[in-house]
Amino acid sequence: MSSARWQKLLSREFYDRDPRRVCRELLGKVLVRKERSQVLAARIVEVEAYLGEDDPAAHSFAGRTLRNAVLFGPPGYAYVYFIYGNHYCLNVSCLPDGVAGGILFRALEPLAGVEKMARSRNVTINSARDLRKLTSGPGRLAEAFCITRERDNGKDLTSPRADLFIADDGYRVPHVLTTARIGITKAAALPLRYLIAGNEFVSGTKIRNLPVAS
DNA sequence: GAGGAGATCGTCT
DNA sequence: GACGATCTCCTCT
Repeated sequence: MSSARWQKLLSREFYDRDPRRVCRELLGKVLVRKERSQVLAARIVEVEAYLGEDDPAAHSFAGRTLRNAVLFGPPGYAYVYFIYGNHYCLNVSCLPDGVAGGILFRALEPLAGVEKMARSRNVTINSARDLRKLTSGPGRLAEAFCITRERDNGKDLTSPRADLFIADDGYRVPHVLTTARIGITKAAALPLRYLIAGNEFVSGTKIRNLPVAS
């Protein structure tokens, strides 16, 4: 598959807004990793909004530290953190420089470079279920895209020179669903998780994917 | 298929 | 020293 269709990058202004708004519009866009001759691409099907210093569940809630500095910086930059001793998670910063806010990537639908993703994840693809395991979950998608803090934290996702970026291929999302965020204990009831309704690559169980009142 | 527990280590207090 | 925006394996139903 040609990578020409993923050349239209999202601008810095796209991210310079409320994370809830950016979340809705980020669904359906394409995360792209370019390596020498290889292109990895996957559609964004599930994200979560973290609102900054007013959101108890956000890393930025306790204020700026060395670790979360990217969240307080300009919009459109990758914030990558390591968690549970095993996993990296990818976020993108939102809102203007000096105001904290970000979006966690929770699940993707693979479009190109599936074999490479499977090698990175150390899995073999024998069924649709195996394919789903590639990128459905924050830790899984980071591993599939070889995303690490050392390599990608602080990277400008709006730069044409970046090897990691987000593109718009014109895909229109049929229906967006909103649910509570996953894996957190503080402010857990807020409907800040956004997903493409009915998409097979969304993470979590059926119960988790039921909409909540907003 | 659902639920529970362990692994494992960076970050913050 | 405690905790965590997770994943996988194992057991039970």
